[in-house]
Amino acid sequence: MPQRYFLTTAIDYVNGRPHLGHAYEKILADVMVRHRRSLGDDVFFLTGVDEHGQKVQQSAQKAGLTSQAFCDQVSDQFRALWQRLGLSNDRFVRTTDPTHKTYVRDCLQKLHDKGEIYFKEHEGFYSARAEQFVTEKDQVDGKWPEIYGEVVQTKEPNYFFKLAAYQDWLRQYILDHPDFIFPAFRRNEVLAALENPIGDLCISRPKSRLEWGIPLPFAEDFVTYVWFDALINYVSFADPGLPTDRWPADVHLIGKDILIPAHAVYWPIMLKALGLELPRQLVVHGWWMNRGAKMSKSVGNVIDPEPYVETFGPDALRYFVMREMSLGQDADFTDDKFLQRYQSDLANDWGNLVQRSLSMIVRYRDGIVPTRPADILTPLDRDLESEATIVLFREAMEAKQIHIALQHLWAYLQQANQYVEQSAPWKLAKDPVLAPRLDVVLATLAEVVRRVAVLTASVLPHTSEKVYAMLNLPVTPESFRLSEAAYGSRLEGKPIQAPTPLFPRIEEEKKA
RNA sequence: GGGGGUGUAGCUCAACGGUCAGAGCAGGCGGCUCAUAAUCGCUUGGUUCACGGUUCGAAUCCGUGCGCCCCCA
Repeated sequence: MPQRYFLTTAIDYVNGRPHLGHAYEKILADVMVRHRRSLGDDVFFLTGVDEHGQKVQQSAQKAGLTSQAFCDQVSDQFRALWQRLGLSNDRFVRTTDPTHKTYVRDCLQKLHDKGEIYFKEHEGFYSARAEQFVTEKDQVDGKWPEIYGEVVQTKEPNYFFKLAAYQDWLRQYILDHPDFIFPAFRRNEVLAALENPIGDLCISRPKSRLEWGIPLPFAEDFVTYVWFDALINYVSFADPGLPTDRWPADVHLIGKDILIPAHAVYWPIMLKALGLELPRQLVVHGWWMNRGAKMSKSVGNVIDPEPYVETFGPDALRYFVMREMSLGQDADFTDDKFLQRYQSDLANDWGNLVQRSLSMIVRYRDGIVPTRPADILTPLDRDLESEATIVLFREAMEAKQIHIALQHLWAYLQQANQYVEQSAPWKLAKDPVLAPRLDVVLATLAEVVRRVAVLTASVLPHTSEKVYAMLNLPVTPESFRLSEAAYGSRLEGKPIQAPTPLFPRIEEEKKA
């Protein structure tokens, strides 16, 4: 009975080009869902873009485009990069999609009918940059912090969602569900935030000020607050009442910047008020630093993933961000570290193992994988059949310790490279009497290469497909099931292709 | 200002209060020639931020100070 697994990512605001932080989150999501697929689970992977709101409207005006045309353009940039990175998302949601817009309006009407929404004259300060109302409490030294940009005093009536009424319920829910927010220190931050009273949420903007949004069904001269609209993307096609029912999500993958209040306060309360189940877990990741400094548009140190993908290939970027970041923590991105991982881990340890193993099969056995009689195996050969790596890998993946999972795989790679040295096939090849021993070593290596291709497929999908092509094995949805990583004999007696380097050395001048 | 975290080799990080504080990478030496100048073996490198305390025994527990990070204000 396959287990259902529904994972969503944050939907990116289409106000600028995708950067490393966007890419990391989507790669992480892809690795998590590919792993679950490899366990045979019934997976659904949702990602997409957030397209409404004032900033998009302004950017579109600046670019001389209609809001929709601007969204189309930027959304395509995101989608193109995701495709290049090999994301296996089952759906790409756009908040300008008619289905989504209709569903949001239905939700609003439902909440309005239930009395969860009220109308009130509101006088206060509004930040266009943050797209929210702010109060004097948000000031620092009597001034508005930079993050709010220009703040103007406004007086206008708006619609409010009764958030505060659910505060006690929410706190209790989080206390009762220790795994709801991962990692645990983020959960503590949410609980701390709930110590103070939360206000109701202003969910409308008058059309006179902002047109680019979803009109309220019960007040067409207002559009919906962008966060309220955006959060609903997770369920707008997956509602239990729809044929495409997938709700609830098992994982909402988000960055630390949008945990409080959006995902840990607004969203659970919205769901509760709508009578929907809460997602099983919020998984909160950290940020990538550029040489130790926070990436920011104004500083101009935002890392563009494109050149790395261009020079080193999508799998190199996927590997780096998975290997170098401990999920939940921040991590540092530098060219040196990237080069290091590419050269040492990918090219030398893994790429070269494939290259040397398959080359020897071609050279010494005309490209036919020899047979490997069980009765003449040594402990050295047997050690490489071990399931221990699979178990350790799987445990680490389950604990969301992807960097640890990769360390286990690389320990196995090291063992394989040691095996080559200890067996010295090039010496065996010189003496015809030793031919049976050479057969065993080459057959073992072929199978080890295949096993590693299966185990690394979640992180390095393109590479695993290339390895399978070299081994003349077909790639099907079942090829990289974790169960396929067990030692077997399917390659024996079969021809393989002459290898080409998986991760070619990069010339100095080409370094990104 | 309140709360939380953290400080271990050049870098990234491990180490239930219990052998001599470990690993990967980088550095050094040597071997090998199947392989992408790859790989394999050996190896240099630490006042575990500082001071004090608890203990037979502290990187680990407690206190103080310093540094850095995060959340809140």
